[in-house]
Amino acid sequence: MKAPAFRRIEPDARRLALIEACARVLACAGAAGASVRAIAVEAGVSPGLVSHYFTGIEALVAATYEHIEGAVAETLDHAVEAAGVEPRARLDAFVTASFAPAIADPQLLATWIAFWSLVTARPAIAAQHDEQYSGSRARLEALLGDCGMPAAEQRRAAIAVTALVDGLWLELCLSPGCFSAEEAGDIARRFLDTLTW
Amino acid sequence: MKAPAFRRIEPDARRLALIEACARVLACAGAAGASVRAIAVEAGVSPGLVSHYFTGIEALVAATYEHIEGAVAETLDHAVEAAGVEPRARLDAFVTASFAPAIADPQLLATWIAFWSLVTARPAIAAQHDEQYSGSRARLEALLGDCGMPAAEQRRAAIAVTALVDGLWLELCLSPGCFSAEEAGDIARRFLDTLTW
DNA sequence: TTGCTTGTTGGACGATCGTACAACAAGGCG
DNA sequence: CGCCTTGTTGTACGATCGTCCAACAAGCAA
Repeated sequence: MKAPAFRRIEPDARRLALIEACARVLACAGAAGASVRAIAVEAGVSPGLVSHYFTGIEALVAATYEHIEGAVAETLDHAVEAAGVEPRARLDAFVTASFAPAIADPQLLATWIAFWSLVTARPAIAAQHDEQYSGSRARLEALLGDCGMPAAEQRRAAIAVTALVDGLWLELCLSPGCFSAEEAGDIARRFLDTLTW
Repeated sequence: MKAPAFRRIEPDARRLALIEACARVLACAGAAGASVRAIAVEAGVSPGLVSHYFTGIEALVAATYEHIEGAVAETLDHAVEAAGVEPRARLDAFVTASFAPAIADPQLLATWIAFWSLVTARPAIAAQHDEQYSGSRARLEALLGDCGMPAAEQRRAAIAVTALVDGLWLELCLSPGCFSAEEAGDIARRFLDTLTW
């Protein structure tokens, strides 16, 4: 009588486990250390399984980015919902939550960097980025529209707010000591004040 | 009578040649393709030379980032000088030049990504980033001060403008089809209008 | 011209990479 | 219980990685 050498689990669950393991490796070891073997060890499976579920490591990184991006979007949505029904409060909650510790996290940045490094060379990855960036802006446009911003101005405003928030988020991750998350939130919310509509 | 197998050149010149070769490889092959051998081929030297001039490939990437960042800063400075003496015109020139084709270039982004991927794991690289980011903000603070902005507000405003410009620059490189350089410039200059002082 | 300094070469080395594949066994089904 | 499907293993493979170092030769000095 011995313990089973491995457990068979549902393909979708295994896929998710590999994605989460990839995210952890990216967070701890960075893009350079995210090898098939390291991810397999982190997931507690053999290296061959990665090839079995993904075309290659690039596909796994892309899937990981998609998953993490979705989780971030969900976290932001929850923050917006928790802010109540007042449109401007919901918008403020969106930018404030963007700098919360769980999101403005240097370890999270590693996943973005690994993904960005593939955008230029891989058309399929570039298309995925376009789509996710577009979806992110669409959610922001909806929040702006709820605040009464005319539809004609929403696109440009969403681009601006996204850029400001992303820029602050990036520097907050890269140089955490330069300014605080509260300061980043203040800057972003103050920018929202200037978007008169 | 035969041609020399190689030429000896001044150490500083060779160092620069390796840095420029590294930049070209990063631009064309991305962070993943920037190997010692690829860079040596691009520079027309043997692989051993890279180790002779740099501690390792990370040090070469860091030196390349420093060099390119300096060149970008110089380009922006020239644009500011060319704008004349009127402070606000100089500030406008700064942000406008930030989205010029030579700077908002996906190939240039590859150098930034390669460098960013080292920031979290390497304290020395993180320190270098802090320093260069700080210098970049200082130049912007000077431009803002020339426009009459009180010193007490300059720091936060420089952080905001830098974040907005960097965020627009990043998305312009990653998704060139989403919005144009002109639009990015418009957004950034409009933001400068809102910084009342 | 000759000798010396040293920038440069180029291959060896071990480690690690991504991929592929034949063998194995877990677990449901008959 | 025993078979069968297939998720999973583990290794072998060739390529490529970064690093190292002894030998070479370019070019200045004498």
